[in-house]
Amino acid sequence: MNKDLIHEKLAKRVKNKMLSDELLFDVAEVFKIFGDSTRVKIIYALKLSELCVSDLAFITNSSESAISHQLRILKQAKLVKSRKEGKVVYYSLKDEHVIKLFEIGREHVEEL
Amino acid sequence: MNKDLIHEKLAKRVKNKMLSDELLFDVAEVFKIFGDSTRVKIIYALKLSELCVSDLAFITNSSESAISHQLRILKQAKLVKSRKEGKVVYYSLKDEHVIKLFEIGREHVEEL
DNA sequence: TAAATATATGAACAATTATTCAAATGAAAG
DNA sequence: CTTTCATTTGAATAATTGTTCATATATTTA
Repeated sequence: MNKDLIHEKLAKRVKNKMLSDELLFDVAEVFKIFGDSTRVKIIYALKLSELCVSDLAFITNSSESAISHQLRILKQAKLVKSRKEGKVVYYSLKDEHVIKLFEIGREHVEEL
Repeated sequence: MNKDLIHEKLAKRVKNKMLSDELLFDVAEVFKIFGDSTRVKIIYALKLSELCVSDLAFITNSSESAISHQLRILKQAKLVKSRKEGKVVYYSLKDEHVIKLFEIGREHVEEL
């Protein structure tokens, strides 16, 4: 426990330059979406092709229910979009940004 | 539940092109680190300056214990490094990659 | 050596979350 | 219209995780 600030001027200066709690919270929220391996698998598969729920279940070795739950999360986060064709729902990535985020994460891992 | 694969050829082709489970798991692990607002705050603060634990506690409005726990996680993930000077431990970002990851996440949030 | 200080650590607790299972939709086909 | 099929949904469960609190460690100072 500290009685006083150790580097008062520096710490206050940095505190003033901080981004808003709200923005930093939102940034964390986006990363949280990518922070699950099932979702990462889905994202990478959709990077390769538009796919339906049962395709994704097969590709990721998960149940269709699990995939459907995760797809809902990805859709709410605006990372994927879907279109319906009869009984089948096709999912794809919303935009290039999703791929960019994935690739930067991948680079980081591969460079260690 | 599906008896058979709906798009057998496509699904098998995509499955063959998938990255290894291990790599995708590791990618998720990195994003998981960024998926907490306290850690994101720490990372952004350290982007501005090298700081000690109590500075970070002040800047992020958290307890020193909480910050210390999070710094351990960040250090294990090789996202931050530290140096000791007397009683004080100074933390800083490990490399530019950490900043890049943060910035891409920030861009994504700000573009919505 | 004892007191003070900065940080670290471990256990406990609460909260969040991913999966499973069972059941419900919604659409096509028989 | 009944059955089949693809997907969705909700509740339950198990596992993970961030914070707190108390205590420990390490370093400096009195």
